[in-house]
Amino acid sequence: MSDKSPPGLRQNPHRLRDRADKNLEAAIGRSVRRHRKQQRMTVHDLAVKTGLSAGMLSKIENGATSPSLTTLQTLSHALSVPLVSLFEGYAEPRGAMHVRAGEAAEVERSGTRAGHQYNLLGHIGSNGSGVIVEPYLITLSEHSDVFPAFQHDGIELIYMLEGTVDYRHGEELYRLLPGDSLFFDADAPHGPEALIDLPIRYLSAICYPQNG
DNA sequence: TTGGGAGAAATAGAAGGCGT
DNA sequence: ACGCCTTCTATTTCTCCCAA
Repeated sequence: MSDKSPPGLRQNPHRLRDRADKNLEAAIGRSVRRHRKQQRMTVHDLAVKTGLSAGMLSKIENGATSPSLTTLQTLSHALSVPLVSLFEGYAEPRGAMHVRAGEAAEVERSGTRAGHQYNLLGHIGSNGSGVIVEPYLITLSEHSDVFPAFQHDGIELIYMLEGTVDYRHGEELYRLLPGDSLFFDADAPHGPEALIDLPIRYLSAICYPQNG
């Protein structure tokens, strides 16, 4: 097989799929076999019911092949289970980050004011959704500047943990108490305007488009 | 954007292996 | 020996690349 393409620039249809790629097939196979056994059916019984060959069913149950959508639909009908139930047990790896109390990274965000302590609670790259989420624990001390001036792309959620603050969003002013939340378009000027009861701590999750 | 060629993968059916 | 399942081989279908 000739390969004139620079590596990584073109899709290679001849690429052999590695073991990890077979997770989905294996999960489908286990699911089919479990449902078949539950209904006291043999491979032959299921083959008759679906119109598939017993050999094909064997490969499907052993994760040795990727059945077509039509085949999966046929199987779900024959087993009297929802199509999606054949995908039970398959989970793609998802990013997760555990930050213990007191271990959050202290960061500086452009535009933050004196006395505003930002602790980044975790960060994972975009998971393909095209959305970035930044969770912060924010602490305001008596020395904090208090005029609202933040303005950035995306949407922000604030959840009050401690203290009381008058928080401005655009033309509106909201008094936030512990347990209150504020969900708003971050494109409007926003920020704490009056520190009523110190110390003030709140969680802030900022969501914005990856390419925004 | 579309159609054709090439190759990979899915599928069917037969043969073989294994346990009881 | 029989039932159940897997493996092997041939055929069909699907996907990708590339030229027009």
